[in-house]
Amino acid sequence: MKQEITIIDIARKAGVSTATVSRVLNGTGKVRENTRRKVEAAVRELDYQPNIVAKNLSTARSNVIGVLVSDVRNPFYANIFVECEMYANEKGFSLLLYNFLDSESLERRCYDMLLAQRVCAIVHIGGSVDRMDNNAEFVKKIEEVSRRVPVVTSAQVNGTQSRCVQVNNERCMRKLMEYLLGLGHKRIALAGGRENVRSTWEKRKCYQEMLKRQGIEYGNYYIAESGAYNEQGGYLAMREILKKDPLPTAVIAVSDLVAVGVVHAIKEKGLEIGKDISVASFDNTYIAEIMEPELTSVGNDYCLLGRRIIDMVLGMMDGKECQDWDELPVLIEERESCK
Amino acid sequence: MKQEITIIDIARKAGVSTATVSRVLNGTGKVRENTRRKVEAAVRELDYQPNIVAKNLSTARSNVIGVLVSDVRNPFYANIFVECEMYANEKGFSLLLYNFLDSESLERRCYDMLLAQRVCAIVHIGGSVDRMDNNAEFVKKIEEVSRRVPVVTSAQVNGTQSRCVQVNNERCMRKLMEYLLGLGHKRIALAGGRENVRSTWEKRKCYQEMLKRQGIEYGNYYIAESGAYNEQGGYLAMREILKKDPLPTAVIAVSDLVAVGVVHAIKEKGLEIGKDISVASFDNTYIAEIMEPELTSVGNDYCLLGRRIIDMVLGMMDGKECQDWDELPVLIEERESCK
DNA sequence: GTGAAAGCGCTAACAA
DNA sequence: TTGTTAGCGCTTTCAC
Repeated sequence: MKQEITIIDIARKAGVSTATVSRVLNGTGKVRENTRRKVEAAVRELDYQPNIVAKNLSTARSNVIGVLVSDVRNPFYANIFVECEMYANEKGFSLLLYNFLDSESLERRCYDMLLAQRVCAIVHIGGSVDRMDNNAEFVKKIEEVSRRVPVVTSAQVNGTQSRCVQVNNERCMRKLMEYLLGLGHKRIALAGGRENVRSTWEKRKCYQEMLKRQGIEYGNYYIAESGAYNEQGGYLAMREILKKDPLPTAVIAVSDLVAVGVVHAIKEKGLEIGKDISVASFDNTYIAEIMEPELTSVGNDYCLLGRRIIDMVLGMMDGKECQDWDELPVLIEERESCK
Repeated sequence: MKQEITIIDIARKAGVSTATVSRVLNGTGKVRENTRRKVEAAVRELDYQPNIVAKNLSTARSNVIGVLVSDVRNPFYANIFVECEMYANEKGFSLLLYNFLDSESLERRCYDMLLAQRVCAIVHIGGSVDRMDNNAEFVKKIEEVSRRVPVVTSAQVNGTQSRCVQVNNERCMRKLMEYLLGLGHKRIALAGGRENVRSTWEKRKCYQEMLKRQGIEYGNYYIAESGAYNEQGGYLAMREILKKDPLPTAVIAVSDLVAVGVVHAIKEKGLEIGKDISVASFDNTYIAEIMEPELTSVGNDYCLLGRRIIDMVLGMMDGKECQDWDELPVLIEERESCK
């Protein structure tokens, strides 16, 4: 390609030293107004683009944050990513995204790629961090990595330097249950997820506590797991629930995607959503809006979540003592699927 | 944080020079088997991670490809991104993702960020490149950028060094029309999109040609634009179409997301999808699968598309003369929404 | 086959 | 206020 314009060209053109150019460019140190103008003129004339790579090497910093999610095709992760990105860009950082697609080995390799890339921090959402039984190898990896660079996750990984910004599943579930109980529902089912996934486990725990407090006692009768967190999983889980007698009057799906399958199963049986059975779910992504009927869903303020994550990253980079965070507001969007 | 381990530490430990370590690490030049082993041992013992940033600076290359899309929350873009990512990672490259969210100014700023980041190439899907009336300023930007670094887009941008890997909208539309005509439909509507968007324009053109060739002559009677490429846009467009008399027996939506709104409008009117009116759409994302009824949709082999894009990028980086590409296979998934 | 040393573009002491 | 210079970690001639 073409010869790159460097700080040296600017210095020459402006008749100053490279140090001065650097000062002007970064606004560090004192520079006489006149000199500054000369430099700025040269920058404009030569259409100079600073080389961030060289800058990063020189300062032993980086302005690239690595982001690890299981799959951006899932709107939940896409929401988080986009919000993080907008805020990070605003702060002068860029995001290097990796999808590990449910592969634990890929997940670990991603860490190596990010380290080699010398990212200034790592954000890791979902996957292994959300597993109850954090496997030892994974924790060891995070432990090592988090000593070298700030790591922010979506759930606590004990015994490491990482910090988390957590979606409060318990409060989400409470909100959902209060809503459904308030509507008069007595038999509420819980569909989807796996118990070894922390978020699912938390939802389930809260669900059971809420029922107990209401004096409702059918234990796990209306709980159905699903292997996968997708439509198929929701469909199969709901089929199990539809075998129960009496049928529940409402069902909570652990995510919007799972709810899609739940809805299919219900309609297939000839029952009407919102009339025979109410359906509510987690995440409040656009999936909930495009379903028919539209789904009541409880989710996060993704914009705020993104900001919290990036603020945490920035704080840790500055060496601040950061506390785990799980005080995000919970939003419930009441739609037609619940009566 | 902690002191980084560098190539110097390895050299010292192995009792060789840094040059030799570099040779071993990169497999360049000849190194005696014995020396190689010593170096490799040192690398392992010190758990050395090469600093790609330094390497890139030194070689004046980069292994980061910048990717610009309008919004990864749209499953169409997410599909492309993930496939590009997997293939690029395989080839030793990472992707820096930016969403410009329909903002032309942000789109241009993204280019500057990517250039500053010294990405080795830029992939730009949608947005301005897909506009018929490429505004001059934008073309100038691409023209400048494409002289410095390979740029691969989703549509031709004339007068620049950029190359494109194009989804062949015409063939997609033809496939869809052949399918619907084969089913016996005579009045086929086209919903959504804007005419100044190239992909939409191409779809429309092919649609009209196909009708003409069939001797069907109702001009643009059954075409309805939608401002936005989302559910709302589809809904409004379909409302227009539902005012026509006689009603069409089938309607093609310009994307799955638009189809969601189309379906809503039809159901709202009390008509049945696949019986009163058939619905088909473009993209074949998972949205088409989760709709009820499931949508017939024509789309790409995203895996192949991703590979083509990255292969093109790699080719251009090697200085090869690359030709624009639009020979991707077109896949139609026939589902319940068409009868 | 291996090492010494120059350099990639930038920053940051330290001097002047 | 400005310039000189020594790195940052790595690659790559050019000698040996």
